[in-house]
Amino acid sequence: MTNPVTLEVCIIGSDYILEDGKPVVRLWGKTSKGETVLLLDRKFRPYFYVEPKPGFEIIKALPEGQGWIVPEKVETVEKRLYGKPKSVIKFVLTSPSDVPKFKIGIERLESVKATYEYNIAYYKRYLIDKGIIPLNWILVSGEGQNSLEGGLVVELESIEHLPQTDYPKIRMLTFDTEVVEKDGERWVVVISFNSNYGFRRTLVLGYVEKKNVECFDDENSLLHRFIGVLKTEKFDILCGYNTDGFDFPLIVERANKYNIKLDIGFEGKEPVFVMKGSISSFSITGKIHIDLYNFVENIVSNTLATEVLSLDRVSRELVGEGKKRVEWVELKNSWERGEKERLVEYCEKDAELTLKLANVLVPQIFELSRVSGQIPFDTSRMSYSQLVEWLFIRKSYEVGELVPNRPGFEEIRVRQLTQSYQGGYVHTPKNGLHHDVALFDFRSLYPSIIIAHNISPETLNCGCCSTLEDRNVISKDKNKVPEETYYFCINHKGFIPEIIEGLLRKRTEIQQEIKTLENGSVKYKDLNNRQYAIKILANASYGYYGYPGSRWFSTICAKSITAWGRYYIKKVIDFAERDREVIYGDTDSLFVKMGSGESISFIEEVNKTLPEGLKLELRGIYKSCLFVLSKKGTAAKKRYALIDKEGNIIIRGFEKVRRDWSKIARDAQEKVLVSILMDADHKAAFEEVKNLIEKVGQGKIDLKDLVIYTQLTKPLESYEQLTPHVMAAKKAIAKGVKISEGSVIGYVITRGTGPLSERAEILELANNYDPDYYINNQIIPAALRVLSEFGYSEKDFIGEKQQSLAKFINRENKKEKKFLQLKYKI
DNA sequence: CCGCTACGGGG
DNA sequence: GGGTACGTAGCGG
Repeated sequence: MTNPVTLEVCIIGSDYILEDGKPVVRLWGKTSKGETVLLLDRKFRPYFYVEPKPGFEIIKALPEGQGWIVPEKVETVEKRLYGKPKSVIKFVLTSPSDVPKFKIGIERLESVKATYEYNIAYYKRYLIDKGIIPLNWILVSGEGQNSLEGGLVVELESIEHLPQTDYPKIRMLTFDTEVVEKDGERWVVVISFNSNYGFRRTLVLGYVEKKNVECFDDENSLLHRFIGVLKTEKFDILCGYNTDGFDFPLIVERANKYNIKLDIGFEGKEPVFVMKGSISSFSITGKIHIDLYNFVENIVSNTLATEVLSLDRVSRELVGEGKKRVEWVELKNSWERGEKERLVEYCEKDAELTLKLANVLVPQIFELSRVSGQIPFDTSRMSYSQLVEWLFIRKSYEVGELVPNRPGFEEIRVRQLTQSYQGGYVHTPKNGLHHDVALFDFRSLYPSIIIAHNISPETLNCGCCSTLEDRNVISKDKNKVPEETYYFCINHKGFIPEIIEGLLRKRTEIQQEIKTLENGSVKYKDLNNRQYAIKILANASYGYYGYPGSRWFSTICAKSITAWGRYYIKKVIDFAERDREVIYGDTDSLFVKMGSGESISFIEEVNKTLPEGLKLELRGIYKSCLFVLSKKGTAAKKRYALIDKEGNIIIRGFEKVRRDWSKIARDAQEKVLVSILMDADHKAAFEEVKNLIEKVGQGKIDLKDLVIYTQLTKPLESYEQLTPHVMAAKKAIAKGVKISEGSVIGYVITRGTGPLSERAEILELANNYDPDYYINNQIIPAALRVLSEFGYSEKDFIGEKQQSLAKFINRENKKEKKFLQLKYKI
């Protein structure tokens, strides 16, 4: 039974299926009441363009009888490429998979010069051509009917775009998985769910009495229940942290072991891993699976103070709350002792934190979906360059431009090898510690330059301005790139400046509206996310010119932008240096020694000297800041730490703290930074490290603070290099410990005279540690990353005697290597 | 100094 | 629609 229906729908997802060889576009949407709707469109067909060689007639179809494809329609259309008119032939085909086949076939014809837009995914093509923007509202009419799964299914007849910008009610489910290694296998032992609609549940392998906890005797039934929850819960979005990379691959592996069907998609469809760039993404039909880690890594990390992108650190920064500080070894031990509550609690906390993080990040993903025009599943996994690319592709369709092709592998290589141009200007930092420093930066420097100087591939050295040159040299000079001979058109606005200008204009409008709203209200947050999404895309478009994989690649555009950028920042630095000390400057920002009182008038004076659209802004006033020069000396690396008047510390550019450093070394480095910034005294920091070294020397350190974690990435036998973690694993196995492929080995370097690998023991088998190794190879290098700035070196930490001893041992180690090679290889 | 191997997130 | 991630560092040889 079908009925004519008309309803308002917000689109949140899209895909297609084949029915009798013909594609059916599916749009997954929500109504304003929060109901789920599935819209079907059977009328849309895939297509691509062919440009014939001049004077050649293109055949209308490929020869039959060779298994080739007959198009549904062939027509000549007038498009433009980089602004220049171009006649192309549009081939409309039946199935999306016909496009690549037909393209390869027709490219073999002598009459074909080029092909275009052959690799735009069918469902994306549909959204672009219909002007449908995810998370925006449309008024749809068609024939509706209720599906077996409860939602309304509508055969689309017409679409109208609606202006409202609010969100529908989205039911968000988050989960987290805990795994324990036993008998060389990884077992799923706890799974916890949380949601924004009241559902909370934790599944445990074993018995735990607690609210919302369900207990299972075996992993098989736990996994069955996990699938049951995903099938019965009516959620729209499923969120996790590193679920593409960890939870789902693991759950699939375990489900396969028990032959459990993961029929959690629409109509029982099993999920698949699809490649999105370099990300293998877990895709569930009819649902949006978002892995927040992908989004954090690709997009959010840029603006975070933390260098470590763990759920703990990221949520500390974004939601003001982190995990309970606990060592994994302890959790594992209590689990094995049968005290299951601790791991359950830990897992529940993770699912809860993931939800809190999702509440902050999913609206940002939604807004980026609106700007890029891509569905949230894809948007959440895109890099900056991909977001920009889709924005440009959408705009191309709107203005009748052909989308330039992706470069091939060879072309990318050539671009990588040949492209080299000067980047932003770096004003060499005055290293060391400084007090009372103001940080200024340009508001959207590169986007503003693109607009102000009309930088676009088709406006470069345009014909219209070169004829103008003869009559009006000054006009041309006005838009000549500093220190270059290029210039950009001043008569016609370029394709890309046009897009960026639209973005910045929209952003300014939103910011005006935000000013009228109450700080922290729902509307305020939404608009703030919107202006932020716009800013992200505007800022990323410069990089897209210089990205070797870009469809709109232009080294000249990229280097013209940086040339103007250097010109303006130098101008500001010169201005500041007339009567002040500039401590550091990089691309679009500068640190100047001054108090908060002076900063306002400084900005006013500077901005008077800048052209329209370019503005310097005050970012903050800092009590102290620490600059560290890189070892390489001349190249001033962007490594610094700041502390503001409230005592908040921002650390930038120091190496990511990795698990292949022991906890004691990681802690030492952080302590040094904090100590210097807080007390403004490097001596205190130095003494602290010295005390720590003494403690290590006395053997007073708990072994678990000394563990270094390294993963086995292949079968043990196939390692040619006998690295410490490989050796530790081999020895452990020889003693009967089960270690599976892919597991992370936590080892300690124990006392002795042989090489490291000889003395590495897994934590469980280690009963002492080598103080010299931890002092010389862990704590000192970590601390010196900072302290070398203040003139400290290795000598300051250890006496001459110990140094020579260390050197002696090192020599001895080298002698023993050959012996060891023989011993273990054969 | 080069080449191999690993890091990231998750547990 | 699909390709190779990527940029950096420690340590062995």
